[in-house]
Amino acid sequence: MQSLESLLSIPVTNAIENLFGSKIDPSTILFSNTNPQFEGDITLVVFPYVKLAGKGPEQTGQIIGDFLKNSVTEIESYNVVKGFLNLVFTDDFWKEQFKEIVKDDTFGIKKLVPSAPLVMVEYSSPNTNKPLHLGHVRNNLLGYSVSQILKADGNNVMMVNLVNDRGIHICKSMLAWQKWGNGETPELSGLKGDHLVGKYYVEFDKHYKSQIESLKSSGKSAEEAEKNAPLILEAQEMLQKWEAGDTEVKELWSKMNGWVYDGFAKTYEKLGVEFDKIYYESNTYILGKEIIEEGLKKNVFVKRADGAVIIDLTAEKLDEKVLLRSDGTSVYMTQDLGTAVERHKEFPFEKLVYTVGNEQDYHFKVLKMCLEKLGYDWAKGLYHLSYGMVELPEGKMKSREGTVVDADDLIEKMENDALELSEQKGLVEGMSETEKAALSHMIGMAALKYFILKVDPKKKMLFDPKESIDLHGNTGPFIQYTHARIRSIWKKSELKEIPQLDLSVAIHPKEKELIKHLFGFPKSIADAAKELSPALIANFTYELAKTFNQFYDVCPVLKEENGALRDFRLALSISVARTIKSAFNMLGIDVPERM
RNA sequence: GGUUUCGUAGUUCAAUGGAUAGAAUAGAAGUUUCCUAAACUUUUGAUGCAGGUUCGAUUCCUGCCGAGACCA
Repeated sequence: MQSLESLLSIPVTNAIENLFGSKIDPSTILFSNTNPQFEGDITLVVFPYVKLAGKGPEQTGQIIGDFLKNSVTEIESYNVVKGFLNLVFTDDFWKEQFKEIVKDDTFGIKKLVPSAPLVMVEYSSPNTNKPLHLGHVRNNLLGYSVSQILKADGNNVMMVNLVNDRGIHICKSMLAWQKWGNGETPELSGLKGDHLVGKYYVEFDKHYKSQIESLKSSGKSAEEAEKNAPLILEAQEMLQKWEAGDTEVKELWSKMNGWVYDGFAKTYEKLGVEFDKIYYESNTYILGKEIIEEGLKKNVFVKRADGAVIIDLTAEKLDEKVLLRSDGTSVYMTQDLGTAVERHKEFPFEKLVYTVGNEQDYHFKVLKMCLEKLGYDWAKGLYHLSYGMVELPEGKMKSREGTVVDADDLIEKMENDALELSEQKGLVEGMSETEKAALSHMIGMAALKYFILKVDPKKKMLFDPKESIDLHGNTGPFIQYTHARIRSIWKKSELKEIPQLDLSVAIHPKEKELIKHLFGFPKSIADAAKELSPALIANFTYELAKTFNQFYDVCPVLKEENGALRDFRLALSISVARTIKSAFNMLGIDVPERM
């Protein structure tokens, strides 16, 4: 099956050549979707050919339309509005397309071939000093979804997580636990491991702040106080011990990180995300120094007078960027350079997608540029999936003000709200407790995931908890509901398999519209893969569900008396359900059989 | 201060340089003897300001106003 664009590109090229005597590059042909207020399945924008034709836009459109109607049998008619040539395809053409769609039970999804390009997607990448929050949720959902989309588009995808398990932040938690923990463990307190470690991070901060205050009241400046508070000095000492391989510190570190990983695993499971490989910064943070040497040798990097190694990007309208401190210690860029090179050696990827917030736009621009200048041509395959911050109705999340939305709390709340609403509707009667729990998890997560993924990743978004559990309109549960209704029809039909299609039935405009939507699925996937945007899949699915509901309102399915038409509509409905399911699968959202 | 991103109905989101700027929600009014009304139908309402490029600008360019991020 091919798109309308590719089906028309040769005929249009021929038309221009035959009618106006000039050869054009088929890739320059401009198609757009037909405005719904006019008749047509696709529209050719003819403005570019007006000069070649030496006629007005309207007339140019007429001439090309005439030529196309005569040379392409699938075209039924055309009409011209201003410079827009609207082309109408025959119902037979659409019915044939639909037949192909029905036959293919993995419609839209490309098969994974051995030669498929390797794409590595890094996402999640949490710090191990506190539990995940709403910002991480967006990251995880985006990373996972983009991976599924790239997979559906025929890539061999590898999902990776780079855990930031070392550094001053975890030492703070460790120190606080040592001092005030009284041997508390997740088992003893019943607290989830990541929350327990987070609790001591907060504890550290509390004591640290009071030390700063008392130093300030004894006459020290704010900066001095922050630098010289005994607690921070102790934490730094702990970090040095860690780097020196001190056994006791390393043991505590392993123990507490272990608690955190257990906690994260539960959250990941609830969110439905997973990884093919997990990297730990404790193993990778040393990497990169040899890349610095290499850069110096190639004169790509330079040593500044103070001894720091920098790259001068003023010619690229960026700054000088420090790559290695004057004391020879690493900065983030050092290890990111090393990690990228190391990864490409181990897994020669074609693309590497970093799912990281847009506050690091500059960092990734520089990272890519450094690698390119060093002569690694695979660096052109580095993409920063840069997403905007999640804000709350009352503003940004601030840990100091306690407005951080915890991921586990949020998930639980979504599940509870979903259960409550389902019970109100009386739609869970006769279900076992396990079934109810599974269904409310499915619905709650659909609400949350769809709410987040429908927004263009690049843009910042507002998360309103009240609106997120909404079941009406452009929401995940609305689409799930559409799926459940179709499955219910199917169950009542008591058929075992999709009936044979009789293509001689006359179809309703809404049926044609539905077929056209289904037909657009592969293109939506390709667009979403190219843009790294789950929002495009969300949009597609919403439009599909909405169109189905409109169809269902005006076209009887099981009650249709004409058997051939009934079968056709059943096949159409079941194809919609199947497509909703596979589109939602790409968003990491499950769909129920009933709700 | 330098760099950068963003300003679209009351609100939350759409719109590869294309046609009369779409949805959802909130507001108003309807649809159920009928396959799940978490549905469907009708209706009110928006491109920050000022220029420029173009046959055509929410989109590209310049300036201003406003918000965020990054770099010190």
